[in-house]
Amino acid sequence: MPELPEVETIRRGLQELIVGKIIKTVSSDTIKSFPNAKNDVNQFLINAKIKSIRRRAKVLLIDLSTSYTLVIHLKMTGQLVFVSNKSRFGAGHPNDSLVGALPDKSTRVTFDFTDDSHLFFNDQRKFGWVRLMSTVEVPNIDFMKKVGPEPLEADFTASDFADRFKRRAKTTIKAALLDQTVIAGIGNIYADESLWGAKINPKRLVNTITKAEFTRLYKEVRLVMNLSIEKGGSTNRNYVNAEGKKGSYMDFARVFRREGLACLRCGTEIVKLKVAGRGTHICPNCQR
DNA sequence: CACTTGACCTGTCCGC
DNA sequence: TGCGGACAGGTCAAGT
Repeated sequence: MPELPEVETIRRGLQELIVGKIIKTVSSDTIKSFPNAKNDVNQFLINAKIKSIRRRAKVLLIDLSTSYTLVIHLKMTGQLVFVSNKSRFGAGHPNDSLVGALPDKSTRVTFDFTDDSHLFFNDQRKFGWVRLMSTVEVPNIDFMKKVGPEPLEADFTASDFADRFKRRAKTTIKAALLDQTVIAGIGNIYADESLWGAKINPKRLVNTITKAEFTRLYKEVRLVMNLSIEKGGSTNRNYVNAEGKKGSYMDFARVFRREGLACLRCGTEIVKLKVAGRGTHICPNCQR
């Protein structure tokens, strides 16, 4: 899915685009995408005003005036695209757009606002979901209790970072980076990007990583994800922001999807392998 | 408990 | 211009 920088980019877009709007109707094409979208939740949705948009890890939280919250996970191919009352397209159409007229065949849930604008939850692979729950219950769900700290928070230090990995001592560093209970928000792109930056081989076991290496990795995770937020995220395939526009981090990627190209540090050819069941890109010379 | 693997879906790309 | 197989931003429930 969209990883932390992509979800954060969507959050910022929605903050500008839908806060203050009032929901008129909600519809969904499949029960899988919105499991509790039954008539009995309509009373908490219809006529609700959008209060605020939050993010925790890769999850978006849309708080409503009814003291209920829409909890949304985009997984691999989810999109949340706003369409104004003046257009059938995402607000950013046509520049840098991956979406055509909406709704389309991958639209799973549609939110119509009283001013005749819309928010579309599109999801080609149907892994993502929308759930409605009481706002006060959100911190009590399993995911919220288990998820690790936000890596970009100002008070999150290098030693906090290193400490989190003690729970996964005997797995590979790549698997541990992808584990949301260790650190929140890192996915396949930024795991590869930060391991390259820190010059660590993704197959190394956690208990062989030195303090100095953890410090380098901490800095790289923050550098790479902050840069990506600045660039509007990574459009590897489907990702678009709340206006339907692509992100440009892939133009700045140093190793991800660069197999066959020269390492930007040493010129060695970047290779692609499989680690923790995921496609993984490394410089075999820099990352031993 | 800690760790790994397959399943969930649809679409695209690559080799025959 | 077909057809099978591998693969794709992520988690989970099962296995060991």
